[in-house]
Order: sequence, then structure tokens, then C-alpha cells
Amino acid sequence: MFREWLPVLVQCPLFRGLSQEKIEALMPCFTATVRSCGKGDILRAAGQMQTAIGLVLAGEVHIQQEDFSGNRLIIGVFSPGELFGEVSAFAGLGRWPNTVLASKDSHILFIPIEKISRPCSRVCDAHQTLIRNMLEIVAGKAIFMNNRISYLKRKSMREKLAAYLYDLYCQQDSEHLNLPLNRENLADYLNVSRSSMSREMGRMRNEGLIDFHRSSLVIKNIPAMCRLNMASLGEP
Amino acid sequence: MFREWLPVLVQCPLFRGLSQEKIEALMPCFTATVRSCGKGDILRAAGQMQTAIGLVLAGEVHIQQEDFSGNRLIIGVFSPGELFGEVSAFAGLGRWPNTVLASKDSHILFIPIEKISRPCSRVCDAHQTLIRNMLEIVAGKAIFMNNRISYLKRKSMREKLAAYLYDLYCQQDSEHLNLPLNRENLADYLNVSRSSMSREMGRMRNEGLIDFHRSSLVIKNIPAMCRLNMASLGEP
DNA sequence: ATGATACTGTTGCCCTGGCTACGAAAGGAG
DNA sequence: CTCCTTTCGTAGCCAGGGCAACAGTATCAT
Repeated sequence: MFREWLPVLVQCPLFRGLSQEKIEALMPCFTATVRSCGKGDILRAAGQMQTAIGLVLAGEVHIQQEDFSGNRLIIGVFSPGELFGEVSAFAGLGRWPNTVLASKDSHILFIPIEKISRPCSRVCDAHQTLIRNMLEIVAGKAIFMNNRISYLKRKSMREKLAAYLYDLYCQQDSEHLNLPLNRENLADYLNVSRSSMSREMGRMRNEGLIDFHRSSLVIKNIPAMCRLNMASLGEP
Repeated sequence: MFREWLPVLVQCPLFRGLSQEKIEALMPCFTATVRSCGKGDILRAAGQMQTAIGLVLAGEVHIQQEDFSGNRLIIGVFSPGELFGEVSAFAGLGRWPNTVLASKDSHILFIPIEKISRPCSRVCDAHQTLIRNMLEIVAGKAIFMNNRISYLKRKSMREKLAAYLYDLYCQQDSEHLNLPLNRENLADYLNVSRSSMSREMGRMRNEGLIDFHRSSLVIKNIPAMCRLNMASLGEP
């Protein structure tokens, strides 16, 4: 059952430092279940009781917050090998703080919380490794949230866009960017309205800062973009 | 040297589950140093190399982000017994992601990172407890950041204020609130301008929602406040 | 091809909130 | 008490961006 997903599992930071054999030995101990879901499915709604953490085997999930007015904020986008729900699990919340939505057809591994948090009698050395890996993962998530705050605090749309695009530029290491989110999702990621974002993107195109068409975008003036980004950097 | 601070240390979540004797035994192993500082001192600036994590012994520190335009965002306020810098330490950043400022005259314990992250030969059982406590602390910080994002994503000032005041109401368990931040700091916490915030507070007073004078504030209409808060809740 | 269904770009209206400036109130030091 | 500094409340001005509405365009199934 899990054998087909081993290539994903061995690359998962949770199992770093563990051999493929040890991972296989752990799996039955976890009593984990695989769930398949289609694009748009809500896997977990904010407020639901949480008994397991998730690991993306295939597809993509969005972690997002919604309010009753229909406003949505995308907190994070997770790809195969990445965990979600481990933060609330180890903080002892007992509930899902955010909504989990499959943004593509996906396969998700759910691992019961207590199987990870309580020491297992059989493979206890591996368990210590798991806890240390988990500490690093959770700390990484907290840093990610810190960066997320850095986006959200920016007051002008141009600053937000510049920050986002500059980060993409650093990640993809090219001024020819491939936008991983469509306009609506990007707007929800930056916490702005789609139309206003399009308007600002149009302005930036007119000024020769960027050029774009659909999901491809070119930064034509890197220094200017960098300067815009610096204007709001928390880390000078 | 550390004996005088033991009452704080035993209450620190980092040492939960450890006896006073064990904590005393750990301290020399940590080679920690105590630093005293005055109100307004910058303890660490964003971007500086990080070699230690901090523990507030007395006073209060603000974790904040600043940009070159002078905009400031207060990420968190930490009181005696609370840790800071452990997130970036365990994420392996190597640098302080935010600025640390003493908002009151304070005494801070700095513990070198490697003393905590590397297993210590002498008191290794205690070390396992430390790591597990740390995981819980870091997860708690991540949840705190998640809540911080919930504030920041709110689009109207009234929503932000309502969220903040309602949280205070829940914390202090009374509709007579004592505001722990002055107007300027509160504005920086909510990421709005002080004058506009005062204006909105005035409006809310005119409408009979709240009443206030300086650092004391009364919520006169809890249900309405609650409804305002619900309108943007991520957790229905 | 031909709809049907996304997704994307554009525009006008208008309100929220940032900025500046100023006066009042509250502490603090002498 | 008096002066000085800090904090707080108020007002006017105006640009940034939310909202709604629509037109253009890519994708897909029939």
C-alpha cells in the first residue's frame, strides 16, 4: 500500500536521516491512511477536530482562511513531500486552525497525531530522529509565516507585488517567471482584490517594470524591482 | 549568578517537567549570559548573525519589523519567562529575522544555540525533555503567527480593532479592558496609522460600541463586537 | 465549428484610511 | 506650581484600492 509512495516519503523532510528500510518499518506502526481527492475538495475545514497530520503524496493543497463575507486568504501552497497540520498538532490545539483544500487531484497520507507524538516502543531511535526533524520542520513553518507576515504588512499593492515577484525571481533564478498561481489565487495570496491587482500590474507594465501574459511574466527592470522590495524589507 | 532568576526559570515552558535541581545543573552547561538593558535599547537588529536564543528574565521585549520608510510592525510582545529567537535558531537561519527591542528596562538571558541543539553529554535525559518542550514552544509560536496573520488580513480598521479588542476581552475576561500598548504601539501592532486608528475609535465610541480613556477601554456592546469579529473569522 | 466555461484585462465610482498639522491633556522634573 | 515632553484626539485633503460590471481570450467538450 505504501510501497508505491516510497519515492515521495524518502524525500520528505520528516524522514530525513532514516533509511528506506526504517521508513518502511515505521509505516505499519503509524497506522496511516491514504486518501484520494479531486480538485476543489475541502479536506478539512477550519474548526474541525484534528486527529491526524497530513503529508502530500501527489497533487497540491492550499491552506487558507475564509470569512463569512467570502474573503479568502491563501496561507500556503503545499506540494508532494510536504506536511500540513503538524503545527496545530504539536501546539496541542486539537482543531484545524485553517481550511485545507485540494487545489489539484491529490493523494494525501494522514498520520494519526499520537503515533508521532508518543514514543513508539519498537523503533525508538527512529522516533528521536522524527522529533528532531519535526522541530526543524515546525520552525521552518514559523519562519514561513514570518515571511508571510512580511508580505501582508506591506501597505501598497505595488510593494506586495514587488515582494512576491522578487521572491519568485530568487526562487526560479531567472527574470522569466512562471506564475504558479492564477490571478484570483494570487490576489487571495496577497490579500488584495483581483481587479485592482490587474490594474496595478498593468501600470507596472506601462512603466516598463514588467511584462506578462497569462502565467508567464518577465521582470524587465530588476534593480527597480529590488529597490521597491527594499523599501519594505524587514531585514535590511 | 542564575540563582536569583530561578523563580522565572522554573516557570519557563522550556524547562517544564524538569526539577529545580536539574535546571540548576543545566545552567553551567549552557554557558549562558545575562544582559541588562534599558527601555528603548535595540538588543538585536534584523539581519545580524544569530548565535544565541533569548529568555526574558525581567522587563519586556518587542519583536518588530521595520522598513526604510520608518514603518514598523510589532510582531509580538514578550514578558518574563518567554523565549525569543528559538524559531530562527531551529530553522537554521543563522540570522535574526526581526529586530528585538527592549520596551522596558529588562534583563535577558542569552543561551548559545549549540548548547541546546546539540545533545549534551552530562544530562542527556534532560536534553530530550528540552527538545520536546522546544517543539511545543515553536509550534505555539507558529500558531501565534497564524493568529497574527488573521489580524493583518482584515481589510477594514474596524475589523482589526474588533478582533484585537475581542481577543483582549477573552484574555482578560472582562469588558473593562486595560490596553497593554499605547496608541502608537497599538497602531504598529495592527499595521495602521495612529491618527486613523484614533479616528475609527472615536467613531466606534460615537456609535456606542466602546468607551475609552487612555489605556482603559470598555466594550459597551459585546454582541456587536463579537459579530464584527465573526465577519472575518478564519475559524467559524 | 460552436457553444460553454473558465480566466484575464479594463474602466468608473466612491469610500477607507494615510498623511500632515494642530490643540488638548497627562505626566515628569525642577 | 510651572515648564517641558510625551501622548492622545480631531480635522481636512486626497490617492489607493475595493467593488461591480463588462469585454476580450484561452480551454475544452460536443
